[in-house]
Amino acid sequence: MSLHTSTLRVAARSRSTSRRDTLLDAAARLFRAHGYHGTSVREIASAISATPGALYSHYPSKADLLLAVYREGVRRIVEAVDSAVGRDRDPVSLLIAACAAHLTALLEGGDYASVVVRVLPADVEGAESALLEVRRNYERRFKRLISRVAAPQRTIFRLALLGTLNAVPTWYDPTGKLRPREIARNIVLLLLGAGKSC
Amino acid sequence: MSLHTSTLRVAARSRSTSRRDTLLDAAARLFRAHGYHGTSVREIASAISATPGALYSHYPSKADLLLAVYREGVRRIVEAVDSAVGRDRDPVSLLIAACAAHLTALLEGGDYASVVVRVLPADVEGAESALLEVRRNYERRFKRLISRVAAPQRTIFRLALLGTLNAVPTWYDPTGKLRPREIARNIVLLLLGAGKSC
DNA sequence: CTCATAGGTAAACGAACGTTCACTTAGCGA
DNA sequence: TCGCTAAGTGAACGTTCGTTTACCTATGAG
Repeated sequence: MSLHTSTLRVAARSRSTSRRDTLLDAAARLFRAHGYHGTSVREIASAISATPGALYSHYPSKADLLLAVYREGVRRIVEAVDSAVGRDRDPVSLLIAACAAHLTALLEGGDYASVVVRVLPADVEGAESALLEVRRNYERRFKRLISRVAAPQRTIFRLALLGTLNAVPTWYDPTGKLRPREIARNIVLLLLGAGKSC
Repeated sequence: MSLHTSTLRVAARSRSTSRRDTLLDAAARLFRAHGYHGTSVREIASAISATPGALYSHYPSKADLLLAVYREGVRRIVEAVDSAVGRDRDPVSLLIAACAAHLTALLEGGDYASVVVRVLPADVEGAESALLEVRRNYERRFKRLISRVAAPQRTIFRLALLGTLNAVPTWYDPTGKLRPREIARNIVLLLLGAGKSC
């Protein structure tokens, strides 16, 4: 997340959260709530009691700010998925664990992860290709996991899986009975054709 | 589509497409390509070689214009689904036919249908609830169709089905081997747990 | 003590936004 | 022919947009 000030001073700044992180937090929250075009730099600035110009001390443009949020969102999802995926279980359990982690990150992982599914790359004029590349890097993980299970038509399986998982935030009810892990499990089993067993 | 000029003159205007329809077509195309906030009224106006003011002779606001496009999009999807659903087939075939029609409308039905999945109701400030209501009316059809098939966990099944279908436009390749009808069929069978049979 | 610098303010930039206004034009019914 | 009306123009409204600019201020290193 840091490593943005390009050159030296790697280990500097440790006490408390930096101002840049506060800015990034506010941007994530607003981008999630109102989308990219629906959020102005003045809103973001005033959310941290700063002026619009202060934003440009940290990021060269609004698009770059969103890109930073997006990268951090993907990084957190990857982190959650990687830590949920052990080494020695059977492929189906691995896939379920990965999907559960992915979904949990989307539903309860805060604003950063949500921005990744809320903001369409095509909406960000200057950074579309950068955003797409970040997203593709992540999807490769699922390609690997799926290649080890006996799924019919792996390509459509993977796309349907991610499409379904990413659509969950649009109908998820936090007060309902189903927890994210159960939803993920049900979706994987449904897609795998083992739906009768649940 | 017409029936907008509130009172009389129902059967007037028949020759050629009206100017309002041209406007609606252009709006649908641009809203689909760039989203709601990404499209300005000046773009829409200049797309039909008119001035921004001309737009307000037909619709009281930009949000109302989008609402009209959205309604027409849902109407076309409904039309496609209804005409594909016969009366006397078995429930699974009916559901597959409906999904195939839905997906075909999204992928090849032009701009109106695409706007329905491209534009989030929350993005349109004045018309959010109206858009949600239009969408809900449509989803009730699928509720009925699904209630007649032996699907496990019908609610999650329906949401997963629509979520997966609506996500297809993000990865569909028109030059690929899979046609919309086959994709829809595969998705339904996968979700129904009959994946092995294809 | 100096002083360079990161971080920030205050104000403004030009452009674009959705919308409104006064006015003109075309066409049709009486 | 007259007058009404829908449709559209051209220009401007006030606001907000993302961004830039000139200036300030605290702080830590030499």
